[in-house]
Amino acid sequence: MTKARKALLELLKESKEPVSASMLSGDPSLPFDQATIYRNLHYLEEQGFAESFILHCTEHGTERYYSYRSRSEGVHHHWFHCEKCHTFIDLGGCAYQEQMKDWEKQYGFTISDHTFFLTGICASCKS
Amino acid sequence: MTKARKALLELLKESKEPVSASMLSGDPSLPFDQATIYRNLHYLEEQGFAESFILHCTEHGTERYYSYRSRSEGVHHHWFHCEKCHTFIDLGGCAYQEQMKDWEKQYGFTISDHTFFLTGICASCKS
DNA sequence: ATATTTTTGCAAATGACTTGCAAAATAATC
DNA sequence: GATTATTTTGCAAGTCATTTGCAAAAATAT
Repeated sequence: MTKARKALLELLKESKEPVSASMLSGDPSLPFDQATIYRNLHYLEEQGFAESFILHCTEHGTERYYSYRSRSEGVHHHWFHCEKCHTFIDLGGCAYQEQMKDWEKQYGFTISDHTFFLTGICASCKS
Repeated sequence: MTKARKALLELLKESKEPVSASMLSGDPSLPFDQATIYRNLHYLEEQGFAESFILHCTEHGTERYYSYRSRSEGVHHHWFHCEKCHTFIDLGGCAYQEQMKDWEKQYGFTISDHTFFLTGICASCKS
């Protein structure tokens, strides 16, 4: 583990919400080149320490968001994203494992990954 | 409706799978500039004639995929994407409407959109 | 038919992400 | 612990999907 990787992983662990490379790149605790950030996000995901999804929001454009993945807890989380305040709300662990097994049987394919998230306006932005 | 829009909508209607701007741009029945393709895909989606999602696949990179949306049938479809042959398999209409209403109640947010798709290897690519 | 508004093509710009390469940091070996 | 071999980093330039300004062309309104 290099300094950059440790720092990145630490930050992902602490973060309550998925974060994008541009957010990480601007963080003072990560004084690394953007190439290093990108390369190590790939590395961490590849090693199973992180997971990601691509989300487009009007204000911030299209970016990949990363979050920490505990290697013991097998199930990842799904998120709601507020298009107004750009906050992510944790919807809890994925509850579609059964459904996906069913689909695999029904269609004969093998699922390697799935993407699911919601977008809209959060409670506080509505008022 | 301009020629470009008619042609685009026609192609989306006929297509059995979601298509990306680059695929459309290469189609001989759409002799239009890429800017026109992009602008009209936005237009069609805005008007409710099409819907889209962003998907990343190793071979083709990150692209937005569009499909026709019948304005009467309220429910959109979800897809499985084969990373080997780049085929999309229709999983049928979205069955998460209930679940989302529940989440809206539980968290107080208002969902304006949701993204769901699977990736993996299809049956024929496995053999 | 003519004036007004919208759309198109072209070319250049944007922005997230990637890559080549030499220097710096880690890890492996003696 | 010093030395060599391997991996990672910073920098700068490159990719690639998508967007945008602008003048000409097409569609719509009068």
